[in-house]
Formats: sequence, structure tokens, C-alpha cells
Amino acid sequence: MAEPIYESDLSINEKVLMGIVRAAEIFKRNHSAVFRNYGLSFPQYNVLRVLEASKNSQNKMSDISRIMLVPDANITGIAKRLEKEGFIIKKSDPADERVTILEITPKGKRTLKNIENKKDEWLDLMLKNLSEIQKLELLDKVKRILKNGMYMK
Amino acid sequence: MAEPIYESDLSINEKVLMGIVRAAEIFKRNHSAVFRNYGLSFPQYNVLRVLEASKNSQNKMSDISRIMLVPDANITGIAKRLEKEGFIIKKSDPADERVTILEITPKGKRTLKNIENKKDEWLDLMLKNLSEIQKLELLDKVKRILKNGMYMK
DNA sequence: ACAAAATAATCAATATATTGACTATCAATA
DNA sequence: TATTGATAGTCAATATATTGATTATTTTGT
Repeated sequence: MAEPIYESDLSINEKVLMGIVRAAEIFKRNHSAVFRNYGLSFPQYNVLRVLEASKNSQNKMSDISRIMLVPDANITGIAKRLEKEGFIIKKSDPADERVTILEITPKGKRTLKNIENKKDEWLDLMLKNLSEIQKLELLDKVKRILKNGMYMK
Repeated sequence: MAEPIYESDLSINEKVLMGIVRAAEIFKRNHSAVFRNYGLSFPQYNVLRVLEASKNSQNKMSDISRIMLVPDANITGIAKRLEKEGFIIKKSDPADERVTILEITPKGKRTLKNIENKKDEWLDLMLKNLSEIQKLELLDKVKRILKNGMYMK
């Protein structure tokens, strides 16, 4: 074993949270590699998933940003590129002129469908040595951390 | 309860991994708010932490990128800004002309010291309702996911 | 009805991320 | 030793993230 050039000296709290950050980064990197073959980035894919799961396959930009936990300003550019490539369309809400509604197109839905199997294979690989119970335990803890962080303004 | 406009329809695998991504985002956002008061972004802070924990307070750029699990190209710009603000210095390795070594300056160390208490308070808040045992369980699972993802090329 | 506050989205400026191409240096080996 | 291959870092182009400012539209309060 070579002499270590870096000796982790973190508290348990820091280890947990930095571990989560690193796991998220690795996951995003791997998952993005799947989406890239279909012309989508990770956040672009997530916008499409939100729209697919939304009523009438459409949703307001502000709600999307709330669901994805990112500032409004981020969605503007992502939506612009998704629209340019024909994955979504943008329309304004007649009931409220401030609102812009995003709707996933047939091409967008088709693309999600094509991605589905390969994406699920990668999810399986990342969680391969966790039982269903362990996954639920993990999910519970992650949700608690999420809730703690949500109202820390 | 208002009618939901978004109905999550994800597999347990997807819920776990997307939960991790969201927890990481929230954590980074909260944590960044602390660092910003001291002129550091989240990745800048992490580079400083790595250097602080490295032998002689210095390390090669390529090793830093390996530790942080990010491509080399990312470190170039981060290091440039850290150097510009006097948090680190850059020097080349006499033994290998290809190598650039980063070293944290006294100002860099002082800044980390100033951040320490406030940072730890926020870590506590994010993990406040988890016991030490639960934290260790969580850390174990996160590490397994990390390992799964590391060798999926 | 009217002023003030809240909301939706965009924009500008800067930092970061990402891939791929590129330069320079070192290492392996035929 | 000459070629090849590996490694370290940078750069370019594009996508994304972030804060704050701005515009346009409701909503609220009085």
C-alpha cells in the first residue's frame, strides 16, 4: 500500500453528507452518459420526467422549479434548449399572463420510452447489493435529511 | 390539500437515487451560503479542504481531481480563481515538469478556521434527527452505492 | 379603486461542469 | 534510440448553476 497523500479527517456528519454529495455526483455522471446518447442532459431529462408525470403532460415553469428544487432562472435556459430540439413546447397560460406552461411533445415521450430500459439497468447496478428493506431504510433517512434542509433558510 | 399537479411515479430504485441527488443539492445550496460569506464557492471550499488534509498542505492537481471525483479540466478554473484570491499558490514539480502542485496559503487556512464553527452547526442541523448508529448505517449504504458507481465505466 | 406586495419569468454576469481536442512531458519497449 | 503510449494540465465550446436586478402581471390591503 502506497503512502497516503490525503488523509480524510472529517467528522461523521461531514462524512455522511460529503458521501451523499459524492454518490450523487457519480450517479449523475453515469446516468448522464445514458441520456447523452439521446441528446438529453441530466437536468433536461428530469424536466421531461416531471412533465411526463404531470397532468395533461404539462406544467408551469415555476412548479417545475419547485419540484426540482432549483431556482426559476435555471429552468429558463433548460426549457429553451428542450424547445429548440423539439422535446417540449412552450405556451402561455390564458388565465394568468405571467405563467409559461411547458408541455412534453410526442418526440419527448418517445425519447423517454427509448431511454427507459437502459436507465433502469443502470439504477439496478448502482443499488445491486442493497435489499428492498435496506433501500426503504435508506430512502427514509434521505427524506429526513431533505426535510431538514428544506426549511433552513 | 390541493389537487396534485405532479404525481411521482418512480421505482424504488429511482426514488432512492433521486432522493440522494436532491439531498445533495439542498445540502450544497445551504452549505454554499455559509462559504459565500468568506468568498468561497462549494467546489473551491472542497479543494481547500483536500489541501488542508494533505501532506505539507499541498497536492497535485491530478490527485485532487481524483479525490474529488471530477475531471481534470474542472480543477483548472477553480484553482485559477483560488490563486487569484490568494487562497492557494501554484508551483510546478521539479521532479516532473508536467505536474502542477497546489498549496494552501495561510490566508486559506485562516479562512477554513473561520468557517469551521458555522459549518459544523449547519451539518448538525441537517442530520439533527439521526442517531449516531443511523448515521453509520447511512454512511455504509452510501459508500456501497459509491463503490458500485465507481467502476461502471 | 389604488398603492403596495407578491408572483412568474427573464436577463446579465460570473462560476462551474462537460466533452473533446491539444500541448508538453515522461515512461515503456522494440 | 526512436516510436509509441501514457500522463498532466490547459483550452474551447457549450450547458448548467447562481445571485441579483428587471419586467410584467396578479393579489392584497386599505
